[in-house]
Amino acid sequence: MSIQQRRERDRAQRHQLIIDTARELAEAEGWEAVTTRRLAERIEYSQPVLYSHFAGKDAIVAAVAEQGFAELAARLAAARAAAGDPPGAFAALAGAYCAFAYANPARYDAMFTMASELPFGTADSPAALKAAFAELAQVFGRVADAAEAEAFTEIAWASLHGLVMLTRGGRLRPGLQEQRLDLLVRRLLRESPPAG
Amino acid sequence: MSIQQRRERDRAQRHQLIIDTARELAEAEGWEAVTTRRLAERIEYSQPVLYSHFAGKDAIVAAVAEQGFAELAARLAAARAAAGDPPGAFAALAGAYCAFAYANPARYDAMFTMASELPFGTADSPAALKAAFAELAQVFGRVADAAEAEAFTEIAWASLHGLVMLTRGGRLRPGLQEQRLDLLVRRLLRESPPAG
DNA sequence: AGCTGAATCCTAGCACCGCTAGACATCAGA
DNA sequence: TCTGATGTCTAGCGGTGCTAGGATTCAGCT
Repeated sequence: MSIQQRRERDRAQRHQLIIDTARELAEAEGWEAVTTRRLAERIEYSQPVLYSHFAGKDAIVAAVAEQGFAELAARLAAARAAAGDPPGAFAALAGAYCAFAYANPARYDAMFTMASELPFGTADSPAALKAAFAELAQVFGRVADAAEAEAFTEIAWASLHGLVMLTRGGRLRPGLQEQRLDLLVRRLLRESPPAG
Repeated sequence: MSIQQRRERDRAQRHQLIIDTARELAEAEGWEAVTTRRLAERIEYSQPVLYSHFAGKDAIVAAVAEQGFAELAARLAAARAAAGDPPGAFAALAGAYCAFAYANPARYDAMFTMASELPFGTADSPAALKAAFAELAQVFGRVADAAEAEAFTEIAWASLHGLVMLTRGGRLRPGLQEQRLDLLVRRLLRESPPAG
């Protein structure tokens, strides 16, 4: 019995090791460097071991994405806890969202660009996805009319996502991220520009 | 001399044929179906012919992207010509932008997701890129203060891009694209919700 | 018309990819 | 100590982007 438990524990550890190694390799050298051969070499096992844990490479990317959503949810929750009134919380979450995306580009790509078949908004969505979206909705819905709360959450999220993607793609003028984020937040909140 | 001209003309035609075939194949079966072998088969030449026209597959994708920007610029110009006052033109361009993205997803992916090394905002950017961005800036800059015109153009563009990407990725509730786009436009224009 | 040099094209193959069948080694339990 | 099951690895499949080198075609000259 204890032997069985030890085996399952070791297996779970190796499972997580694969996910962590894939994420680290992607973050260091980009996802194109994450091949099953290099990944197997890094974890010091052969390729078939990967397939005893995951159905394929896509499943490994999906696992990285799912844990990325969990991490994002945690960052958003922390930002919410530290924020004040609804507009301030909205700005804080927007900043935390962008900070996460810029700090973990490979993870963010796994979440949004690569894992396109992760079920979203359905009953069988991973809990981490629901948690991250719930964090956004909880704060974003508070700065919109109730009838528009869901739609506003979606467009605010989409705007942040687009800002992240175009910025990272070198499509926007460099060095002005903060100004753009500030302007976007003010427009979404329908605030007038600050005096002066 | 005339023979030389005919050869150059044939070569230019084949160059364009490669780009069109790649785009059509991607639009029909996705970019993962666009392999150099299938592409060569479609144009009825062998693979090395592709490399006599382009440095590699990435260059073919970049060519599709560049012509996509030219097409987008044309659509935006048409929308601008048909629009009225600045706010109306802003809404019209936003609609035209999304319509283009939804109608040509593979081309849009080539422009924004795959061709990440297309030079943007620099002197050696392809003319089509400058033209498309200029179309956006011309209309978007008119609904913002002069000091904010460039930043506003960027965040509006980014918001549209994010809306397109999340919608296409199945991340947002289906069937409500128009409501979301309308809400986004109103927020960016700092308009109040319509009465009733 | 027939030859020649150059331009063009294709065949075959490289290293790499994701993935897997089947041989091999290891280890818990009788 | 033996045995069966579990776990792992070696080797290989079909596919990818890309390219070297031989074969072919063709324009221009005698």
